Amino acid sequence: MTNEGFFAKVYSITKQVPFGRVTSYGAIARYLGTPQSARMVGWALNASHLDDSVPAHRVVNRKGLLSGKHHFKGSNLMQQLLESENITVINNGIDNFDILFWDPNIELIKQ
DNA sequence: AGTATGACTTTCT
DNA sequence: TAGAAAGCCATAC
Repeated sequence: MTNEGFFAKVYSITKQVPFGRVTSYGAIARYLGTPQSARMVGWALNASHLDDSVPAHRVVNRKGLLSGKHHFKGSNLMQQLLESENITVINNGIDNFDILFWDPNIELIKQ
């Protein structure tokens, strides 16, 4: 994993996000050791389009807004996927984001 | 090799 | 408290 590219790392973490939970780009970037590369996480997820096993819909910005929903196939696909996980989305934002938030640095164990 | 872009974050005004 | 601007890393051209 460590030898894998930055993208693979992002995929690995995103895939480990529990069902019904969400995380932020910054949290993933911080887990990778580069908190400033939050944008790169989004970029990686952009490439994750090739891998449907990556729940990119569980990754949102720090405010809990579906900033990347426009990058999905459909304009409301991301929200649909989240709702499928019992996650309430209001005005492109995740309800109870602070509660559903899943921080890999805390929940996930570094390897 | 250098410049430009991006699904963000933090900080200053 | 809200809005605007700069910063930062990794990839693509």
